[in-house]
Amino acid sequence: MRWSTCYIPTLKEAPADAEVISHQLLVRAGMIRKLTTGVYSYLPLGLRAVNKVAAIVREEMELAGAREVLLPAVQPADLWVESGRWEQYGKELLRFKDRHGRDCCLGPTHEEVITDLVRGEVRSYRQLPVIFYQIQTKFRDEIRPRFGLMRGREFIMKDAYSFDRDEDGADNSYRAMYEAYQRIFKRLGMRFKAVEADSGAIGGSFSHEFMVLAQTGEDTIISCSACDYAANVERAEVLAAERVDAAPPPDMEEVFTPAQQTIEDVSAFLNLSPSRVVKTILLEADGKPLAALVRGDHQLNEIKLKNLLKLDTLRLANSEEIEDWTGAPTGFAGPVGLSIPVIADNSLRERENWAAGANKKDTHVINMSLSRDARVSRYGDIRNSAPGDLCPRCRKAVESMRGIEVGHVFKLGLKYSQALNAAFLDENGVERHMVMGCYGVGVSRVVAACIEQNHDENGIVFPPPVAPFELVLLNLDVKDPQIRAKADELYALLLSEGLDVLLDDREERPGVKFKDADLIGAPMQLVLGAKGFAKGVLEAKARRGGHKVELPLEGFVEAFREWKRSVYSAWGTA
RNA sequence: CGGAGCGUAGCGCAGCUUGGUAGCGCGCCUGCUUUGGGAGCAGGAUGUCGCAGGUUCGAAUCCUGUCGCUCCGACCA
Repeated sequence: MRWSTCYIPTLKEAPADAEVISHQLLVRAGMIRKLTTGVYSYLPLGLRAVNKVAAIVREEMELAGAREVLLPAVQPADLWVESGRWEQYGKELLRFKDRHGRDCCLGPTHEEVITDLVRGEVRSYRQLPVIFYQIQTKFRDEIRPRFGLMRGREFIMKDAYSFDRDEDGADNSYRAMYEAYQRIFKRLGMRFKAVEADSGAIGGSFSHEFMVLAQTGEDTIISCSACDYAANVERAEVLAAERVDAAPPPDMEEVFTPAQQTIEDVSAFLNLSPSRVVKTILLEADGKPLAALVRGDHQLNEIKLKNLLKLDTLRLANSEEIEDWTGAPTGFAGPVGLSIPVIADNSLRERENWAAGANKKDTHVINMSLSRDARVSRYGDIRNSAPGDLCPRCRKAVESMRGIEVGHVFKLGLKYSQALNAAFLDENGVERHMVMGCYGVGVSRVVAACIEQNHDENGIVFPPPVAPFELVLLNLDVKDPQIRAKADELYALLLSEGLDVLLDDREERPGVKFKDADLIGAPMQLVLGAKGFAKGVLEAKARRGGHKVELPLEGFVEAFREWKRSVYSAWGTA
């Protein structure tokens, strides 16, 4: 492609609304433009990157035995009513009516549609297993879209669905997809980690998320420093606490703690470590009040709590409810004398002597024993794992890191096949429900995550497999007919080498071309100018690392191939 | 959903407090010069100041409403 004919509107400045680096660079490199909140248009360069990712995803899906389909974006409500999700799914599901007044929605995911399709087609165990996938635009009306392509409302997703005769078959499909995902992200040249994820209310037996490691990630990963255990913090199991101090405290005392509402305030005021203070969190669980206790230095994990108590809904109480249930304004809640159910984290068993709110304005209690002075209905693992906790597998310390979720594999089991009655006849003529799995890759998010991971002060540093163009050939002297002829010749040569080449044939000053080439992040740059031409060389620069070498124009192809090999092998993506 | 902020040229912004000819930088167009890391000079084009009302002789500026966008929070007990 010639730059002059490929629309690449690069920008010197980032738009004011771009917060994260990937968003800024995507806009500056002329890859995307915003239409409205969380909705972006892909310009030629952006689409090329998306298509690069999609191509690799397609290859690996086909290798894993999945077959491509394309399902409708607009879906009838009936199907969602049938699965129960018309009620269950929140505001993220964009609903509307057609001209006849029929309820419709824009597909945020396609379990209903694919299950409907398959139940109409598959009748016999002989037709199973089957895996379908599609690459398609999804719409989720997120509460707060942000970070450009990282959390858009409209985004491009590869979603796959497997249908099996039985659990074993479903496990095989799951494994095949898990392995395909490992290959996909490896081939894309990303630093990633597959982590155990919450399978929650859906009740599947297991689920893994594929996380691209990046500081800007919205997810926290707990990962063992010694073994290969890794899990989303939502799920990461915390081993039950050991008792460090079993001595019963002296009598409980009230302490006047005016305006000391946060754990930090209180622990500083009482001169106690936050780990000696009980944090009491009031929630509404399935419409009823509930108090959850964790150590002051820990964080409540609402997903674990929800799973532990098998709750459908869980939300934090508002200040009126807190006052109503505890008899004190916010900041002074505690377990003593509460008449609502109290769930405590396992760590609160480690000692007997605690400080806590007294359920009385400006008052806390010290020397509080949960067994003596309060009533705890149940203990359990309801807190977030934190660095220093012991690995549930090998008991070495875990560490925490941030990740961007780019893939999720999920064993669904019978949830949708039962709800929508997707059944087949087995070899004994017995009707059985198909065992399902679903598998997603956020294709557009992968591009953003890739940039988060690969950039420098000059712009994007694309790994070769994702780069819209693998190589930019910069002609610095387009007005010189000799050099232009040479550039054209090299361009044709590089194309015949099977490369995606962008020839910068614009009438721009060299500085502009260098800046733009860096910005759009092509892994390889070849620079042809009058100086080098006179010497019979052109300059080759690897975008990553910036290392420059001169390649001879005489015998160029061989020298180039060798250089290219070195650039690619540095990426580990030959 | 709660809180905060912003809508002025394609992009980034000033002007608004104290009402009186709509500005700056980048980009864009023309010409000359320049040409290996976002050129210089000269000339030029581009705005319903988000929209709708209101106040006023007069509104980008003040008031009301509305729409859009962004950020923060929703882990606080």
